[in-house]
Amino acid sequence: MEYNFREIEQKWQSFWKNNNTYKTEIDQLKPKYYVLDMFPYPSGAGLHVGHPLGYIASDIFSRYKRLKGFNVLHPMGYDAYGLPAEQYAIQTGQHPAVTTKKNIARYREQLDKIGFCYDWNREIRTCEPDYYRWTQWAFIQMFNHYFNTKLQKAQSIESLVKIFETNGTAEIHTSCTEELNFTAGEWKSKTEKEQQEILLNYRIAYLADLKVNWCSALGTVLANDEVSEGVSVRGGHPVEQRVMRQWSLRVSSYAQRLLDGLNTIEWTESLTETQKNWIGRSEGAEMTFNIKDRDFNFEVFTTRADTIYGVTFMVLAPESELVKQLTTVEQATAVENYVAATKKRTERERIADRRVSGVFSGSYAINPVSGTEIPIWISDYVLAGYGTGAIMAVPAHDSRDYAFAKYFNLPVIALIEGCDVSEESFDAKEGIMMNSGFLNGLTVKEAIQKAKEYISEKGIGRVKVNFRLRDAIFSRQRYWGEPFPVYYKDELPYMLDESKLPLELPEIDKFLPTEKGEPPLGRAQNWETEDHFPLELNTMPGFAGSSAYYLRYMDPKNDKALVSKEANQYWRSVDLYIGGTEHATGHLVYSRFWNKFLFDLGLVCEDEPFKKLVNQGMIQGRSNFVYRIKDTNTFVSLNLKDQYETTAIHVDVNIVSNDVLDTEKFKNWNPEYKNAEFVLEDGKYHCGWAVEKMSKSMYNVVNPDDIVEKYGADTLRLYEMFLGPLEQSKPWDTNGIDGVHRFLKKLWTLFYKEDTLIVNNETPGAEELKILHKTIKKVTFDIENFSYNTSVSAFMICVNELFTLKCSKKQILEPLTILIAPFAPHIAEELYHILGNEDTVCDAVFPICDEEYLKETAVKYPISFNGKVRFMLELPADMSKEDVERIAMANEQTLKYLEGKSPKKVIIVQGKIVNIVL
RNA sequence: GCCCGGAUGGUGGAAUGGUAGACACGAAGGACUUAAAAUCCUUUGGCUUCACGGCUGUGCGGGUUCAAGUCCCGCUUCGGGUACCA
Repeated sequence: MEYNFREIEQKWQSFWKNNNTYKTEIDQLKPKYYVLDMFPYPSGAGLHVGHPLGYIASDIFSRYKRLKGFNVLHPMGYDAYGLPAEQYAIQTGQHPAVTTKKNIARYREQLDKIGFCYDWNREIRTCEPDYYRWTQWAFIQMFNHYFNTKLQKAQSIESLVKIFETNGTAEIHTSCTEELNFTAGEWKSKTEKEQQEILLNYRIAYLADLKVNWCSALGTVLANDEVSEGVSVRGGHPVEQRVMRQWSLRVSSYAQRLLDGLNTIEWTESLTETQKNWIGRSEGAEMTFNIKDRDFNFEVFTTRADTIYGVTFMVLAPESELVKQLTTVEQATAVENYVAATKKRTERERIADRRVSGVFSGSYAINPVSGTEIPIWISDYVLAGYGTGAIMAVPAHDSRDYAFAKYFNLPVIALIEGCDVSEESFDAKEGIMMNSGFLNGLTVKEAIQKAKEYISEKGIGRVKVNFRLRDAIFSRQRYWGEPFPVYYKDELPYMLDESKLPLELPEIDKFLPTEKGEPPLGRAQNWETEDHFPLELNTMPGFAGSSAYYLRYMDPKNDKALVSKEANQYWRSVDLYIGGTEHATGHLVYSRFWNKFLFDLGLVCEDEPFKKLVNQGMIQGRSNFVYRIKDTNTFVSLNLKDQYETTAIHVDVNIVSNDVLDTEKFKNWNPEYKNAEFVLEDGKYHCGWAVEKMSKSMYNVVNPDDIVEKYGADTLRLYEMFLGPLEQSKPWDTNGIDGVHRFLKKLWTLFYKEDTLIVNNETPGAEELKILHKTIKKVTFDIENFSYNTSVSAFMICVNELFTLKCSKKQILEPLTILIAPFAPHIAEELYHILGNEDTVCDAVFPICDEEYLKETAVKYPISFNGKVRFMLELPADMSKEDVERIAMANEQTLKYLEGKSPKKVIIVQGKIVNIVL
């Protein structure tokens, strides 16, 4: 009987489905394990061969854990809201729900072919009302809470109101949009509207006038992580800064906890670093500078308080409030012109064009330590949004300040002994201080510390921590997203009652903004509450639905809560999360924030949502080229192309095999090539190749369906893992898949010789047991370390060795079958049944390595001289060091290599190597 | 600029400081076959030798060590992230 993968895979896929093999339920008797994939956005293009890489890896781990006796939760769903479906809707009029549904069906079909062990009973879609009512619900909770900075946790807004009523703002510890000051009496005398407006200043979900990233091409604002280098991440459209009244989430208040949490989870170093940088904690000092001849002062933030004696000017951001206050009458026109000019430039232009520019304000500040007068300038290299929007400039030790000083001819005072600032600034935090009064003679590090203490003592400033992390803009002027559970009364936002959830997305006639420029929801009929209050027209951003989906999988059908206490107590958090690095600063920040918020409310029992995270590498494309001789329809094979003048043309990789072109298929591929002629080498047309992004335009997209059709799902699974280390980016190269397929066929031949089952019950010998247990040991270790490429090779070695021994013994083959089941579940299930089992291999027991079988009786010692191996010497494994040395030294080959000299030293590493030093 | 990760045969890639190149692809030769496919066997880093063998070899230059692809220092180079963040 041949290895008929088509029949086998179909048979077991329906068996698993019919038997609910992958249905998961709470089982208090078993330890739980939660394995999660980053759920996909179902795009119209379907899956290419790169997408399943992470899914296969997590599938292997899930199956492995199950075989190890864990109750494994391994769910899948769809991140179904998103821009592409809406853009497509605008172009075609096709409702995004329809497109999305269709795409999901296609994804599911493709996923099913690969034989994943997902519990589809738990499937979720972020665009379904049953799901997004909990996204809306979470938003309401955020609206109803504020962040207590002293306790570092969220607390109810009612409790804040109580504080206002008794003490005003005197002793509050909160995150807020701007610092407000009022007494209890003042609070009580305010109108309802005024109070509500004030509370928005503290709520975790708040509405405020903010400087936002506006993308006119997409017609919406974007969060910081959705913008890169001044253009939108999706689509690459220009983004400009605008002030708009928008919903935001006070993510920044969780900055410290988001940072601290990173130490409690097992993520890769690079991802942890990326998040740390994104959060951007910087410890420094906020210092107050008085203005010369005026009763006015302002604050700057600096991490280099030690350089206070080197401040030769100050700089304000053009958008800063201080500009107005500090501009003198004489400078007014110049400043106005400058501010107007900067306003016109987009973020992108400012990034692209780094020419130094600025204008003098006319005012002078007084150095609070040295007492010198310092001119105050205005320049766009200072950002309004960071720190206080004003800096003290130390040109000697900051390259940006240096460039500015040189351009405007401002003085540069070096503060570190021996540094040369004639050509560039000295930015390093090292050396001995000079020209710095009480700091002279200290190292920079000591000086930073001393300066901070000094300014605190003298009341000049205070130690301050700043974060780069900004709040998340949460409004989108789009249709295809979660509606906000918000209505407006007297222009102020109010939350719908939870009983009104879900607030369903209404139908509209066109997926475009209204004539008045309102978001698309402005087109909806009767978009108002029962009491005729208008509902919010914005929708939530893409990351809303993905922020708590891992919790919903624990209890997906619950209509009373996002997740029940019981389910959350049992499944707790994700033990293993697999996905790409592209979510490092978006989803992985937002969902950690979201989870921490729910944790503060006592609704989830773990502070961090994802315990361990593994990033699979990106699968790049591998393109093939043909070479057309100029002005002809003749194509020349790769190694002959230099004899002609040719143009390289992308050719569909699916009509190329091992870089050899199927010339007949090529002629049919494109009418243009119908009469193509070829200059061959050895009768073959060899194509060139290059690694590029996998995309339609490069003709290098490989569809997993085609691989499954040709080789089967098990071959696809094994081959994707065999390609290389999971975390490494690598090109997809179908060359080589034959080797993996051959391996499965070879495994099959251990069971069948032609049509006869040749498995027997003979007792295995020491050698066979050693092969088996060596493989168990290696594969177990590799799975635990996500080194799947080497486990595949371990399987190959094992089967090759058993094949050489002609071993078809059940006692060897059965454990091997279980061992390989996580990787190649279909063939494993078939073989497991062939061996006489009736239940599924998924519930077998993972074999355990018995070290007894691995014991070697003899060791082949490499005998090396000065580190160079010269020959091998087989000796008993338990032979003592002394005996090994004695025998090695007496060996006649040793004598030959000694050339009569006596060795200086002999190193024996027992069981490993002998090194003779001459 | 800063941070992180790489660089090993024709190719993908293996190697707790201890025989570099496992495993696989490709290639070459052979067996079976009328032929092809499939399968099986042999060879396969480079140079050198009839051969035994020898020399050389993990991006470059140093170093530590009995022993370095692996550890340390300094470069080159390719990816990824991030940025007038004070």
